[in-house]
Amino acid sequence: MAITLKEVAIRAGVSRSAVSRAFTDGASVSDKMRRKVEKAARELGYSPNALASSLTTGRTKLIGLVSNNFYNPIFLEVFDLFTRGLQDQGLRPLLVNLSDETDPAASVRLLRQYSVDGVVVASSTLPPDFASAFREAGIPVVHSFGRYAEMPEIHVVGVDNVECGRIAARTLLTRGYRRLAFLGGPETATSTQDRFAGFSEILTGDGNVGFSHSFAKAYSFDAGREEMLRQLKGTPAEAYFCGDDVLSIGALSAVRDIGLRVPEDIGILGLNDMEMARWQNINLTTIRQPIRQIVACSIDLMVSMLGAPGDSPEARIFPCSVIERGTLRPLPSAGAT
Amino acid sequence: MAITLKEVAIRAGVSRSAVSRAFTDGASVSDKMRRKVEKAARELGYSPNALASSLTTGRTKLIGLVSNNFYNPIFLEVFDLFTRGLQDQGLRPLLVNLSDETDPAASVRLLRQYSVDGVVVASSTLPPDFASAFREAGIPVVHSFGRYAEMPEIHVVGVDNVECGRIAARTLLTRGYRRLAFLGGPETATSTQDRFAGFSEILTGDGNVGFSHSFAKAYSFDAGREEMLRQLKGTPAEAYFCGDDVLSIGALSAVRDIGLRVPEDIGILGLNDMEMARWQNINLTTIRQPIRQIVACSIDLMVSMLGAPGDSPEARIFPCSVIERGTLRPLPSAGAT
DNA sequence: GAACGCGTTGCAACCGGTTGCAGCCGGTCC
DNA sequence: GGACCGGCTGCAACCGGTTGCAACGCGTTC
Repeated sequence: MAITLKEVAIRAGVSRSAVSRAFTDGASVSDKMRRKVEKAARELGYSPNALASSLTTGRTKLIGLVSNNFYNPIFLEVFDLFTRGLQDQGLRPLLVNLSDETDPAASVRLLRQYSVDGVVVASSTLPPDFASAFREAGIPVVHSFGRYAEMPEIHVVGVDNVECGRIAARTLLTRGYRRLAFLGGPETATSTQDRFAGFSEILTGDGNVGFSHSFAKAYSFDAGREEMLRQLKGTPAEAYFCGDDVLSIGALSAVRDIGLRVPEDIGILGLNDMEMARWQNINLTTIRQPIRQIVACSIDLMVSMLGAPGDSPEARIFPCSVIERGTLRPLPSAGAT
Repeated sequence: MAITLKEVAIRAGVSRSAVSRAFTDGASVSDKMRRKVEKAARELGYSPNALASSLTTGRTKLIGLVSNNFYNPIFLEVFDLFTRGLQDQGLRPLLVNLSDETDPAASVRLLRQYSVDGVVVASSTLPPDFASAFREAGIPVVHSFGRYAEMPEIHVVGVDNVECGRIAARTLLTRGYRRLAFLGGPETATSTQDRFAGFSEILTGDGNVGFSHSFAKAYSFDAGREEMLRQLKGTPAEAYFCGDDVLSIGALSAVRDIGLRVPEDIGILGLNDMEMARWQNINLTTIRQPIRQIVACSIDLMVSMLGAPGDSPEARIFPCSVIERGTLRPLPSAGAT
């Protein structure tokens, strides 16, 4: 069906090597030869078979893009940024959806069969050893949105979730809230654990504040709403730090449904700053993760690993910032006590 | 780095063909041989190179998944469904983001270089000839969310957008709205054109109703909001059929901002029934596209094309239904005139 | 005991490219 | 005129598998 190098060679009246070289830049070919080959190739509609060439060169330009976050709207942006960023580098994302697969070995096997040049694990909920499995298999790997560590085993790009927890706690305190709560995502996710650790670090030992915590079943609207409804049946806290925006929005809807006002009766602080957070009907105060930078940096690291493998793994951590909207009381004015 | 078939053959003390056959089911191999090979393979950690085998077999199990809708939240679900569905069939999605690329030829070339077995174009805004370009290149193709046609050139799966427009018009009429408007997405998208065609088909010639139309710049919150604000400066209609939920939500926020009530002052009808539509803070009445079925059917068609290429293209169209929520007046009770 | 048939195995060519090496060619220098 | 040089080009081997074909071993049949 498709035209091969051999047919181009015949048409141009040259050897197969000549054609091959005409299509690799930097190769030793005269201009005349290159023009001759290109003409024949154009006439036949030839384009080289990337997979065949990968056999000898050892590079496929295929990058495994592995994720299990297909329910979090923020990941639509993540996928957009990754696919475009990789394409700009001449790399092709082979998407792997891990939603119903938890065995790293299976993914490693799959991606090795396709000889991917590298793997990006884009997930805040997969355990760190998932990504490590690729490194052990000798595949360059970057874990985006992964857990921060001083001396990571693999490249990690993301935010320091412990610090996010601290920021959340401080933010709520400076607004004058005193009975606080952490409403996290699934307890098994490292991101949840870390955010909670930072949150409690700040609040523990402060006699003036009390805090509680609970975990929603998933990072979803329904899970957030359900957990908040449960809270409201008891004695709710004055303010909640939710593990994610979509949880926050679920919580928000529960609070309003029951006739309480946000932020007057209950404050809510999200995390991620996904697009919907700024929709006026939602208007969520939240902690922003710099997604663009995280993705761009992940791609940079991947590209540099492809060029020079074996550099020691590092953690690139980006700062988060509070985006002020309508679900927390304003800061008390400067003059007040 | 990776173990090859040859090494396994040496270790097992058999020929390379024997190893190859041990890994293809249906091949003529004795049980004894198969066990011997499998043992050696296990000890070495061998897994066959899918790309190398594709050279001779002509199948890569790679499917190009082409889209340009990386801003519409509904596509997160679409990607989830596609990636899982394809994986379940043993196929691997190679994701192509077309957001800043409009030349079909470039995509065709790219996907041919990677010898994909087939291509799924998942987009409601790409022109039909985009998908046709793949067929012309001899690549099996399915256009999901594409334009309905009696005799399509390629497989099309989706909804009949003209009929959606009719449903929208009838829905608004039965609620008693008389001055109607169509607030579409980009005018160049076939989905926009078709929905508008159906909408006006019903309303044209009815002396009791008037209708106007306008187009937002994109399928986005901001675009919907902006266009609705423009409308509100003039004399707004009583009810708007918006080209998409995310547009509707933008429009909704504009209406509320200006102090008008929905649905009392202005009614809004969306299209898609994306997840956020049912969030209580939004609660959008909308026309639902059966996404799951569309994706499942697309995959079915693809799989059957891979098995038996050359069957004539068909359009598989699924019905849409109105999801009743809070942004349209209720149906007048049966007894009323 | 020879002929036959069948299931299994290995040989070797091939898939579509890449690349080390040797040879060719034209030009330059002595 | 001969030696030398450097840029191009082609040959042939190779990347990691697959597969048509022929050969082999072994049990069955006459």
